[in-house]
Amino acid sequence: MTTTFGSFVRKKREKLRKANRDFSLRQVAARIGVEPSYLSKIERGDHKAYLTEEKIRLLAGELGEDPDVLLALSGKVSRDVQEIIRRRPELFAQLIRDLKEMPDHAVLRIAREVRDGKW
Amino acid sequence: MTTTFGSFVRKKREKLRKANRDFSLRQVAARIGVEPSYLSKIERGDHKAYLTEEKIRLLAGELGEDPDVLLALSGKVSRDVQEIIRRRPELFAQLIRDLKEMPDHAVLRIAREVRDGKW
DNA sequence: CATAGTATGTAGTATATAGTACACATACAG
DNA sequence: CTGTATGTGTACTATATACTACATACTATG
Repeated sequence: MTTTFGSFVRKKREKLRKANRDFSLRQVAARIGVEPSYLSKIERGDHKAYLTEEKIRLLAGELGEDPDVLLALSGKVSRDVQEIIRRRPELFAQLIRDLKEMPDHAVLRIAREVRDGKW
Repeated sequence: MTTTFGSFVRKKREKLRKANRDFSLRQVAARIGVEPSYLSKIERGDHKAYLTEEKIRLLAGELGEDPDVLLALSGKVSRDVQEIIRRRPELFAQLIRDLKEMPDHAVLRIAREVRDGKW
């Protein structure tokens, strides 16, 4: 059940490959700009193999997955989100800690009301 | 006006030193567990000198500053906050982006209502 | 003025991060 | 059975991160 970055990518890529021959490891590696051997290592979960945020974003685009989810599986938080927190650290760090235990629907409700300009 | 991590730390440390001799660079360095030459580099803004999150937290304790603020000045976001985001990336990444332009008081209001159990 | 304390400059180190290069074995298609 | 595509193993590399060690120079005080 422990979905890792590698296993997640491999699963999704192999699924896409059934419908489209262009999703071989080699071709996907070429499109995101890494050597096939390196993507192979990553999909197999080699502990010394990581992708940069840029390549993870390209990979997410290829696989039709949410970049934030792939970044999270890779142990990262999007640069732009980090930047927002760093500009007002007391404010955001504390808010996020306060939201830690909130159920999804409560967090979603806040997000929706923020977007609706209720604040 | 561009407050850097180094200048911020130096300023605060020198202020504390006027009241208490124990805030020399050497002594503070010893208390947080780095060599004085290294803390010197950091205070002078050497681009190759960084502290780990742990040492930044110790330094914040010494200086009586908010660890999240020092981490932010050092270009970092607290591990525990990153962890919270990584557990529910779609939810939190999007919420934070939505809050990007919100004025402080609006974000504070949300935080307060969350703490008061209004959600 | 001696010396203790202070900051700094230079050089070197270990580990993590983010890869390339290329050989190899197998499968698959014409 | 020939050539091409596929995934993988091994070795190597460059840069960033996070420091230590030590020599040097200033400066403040008893």
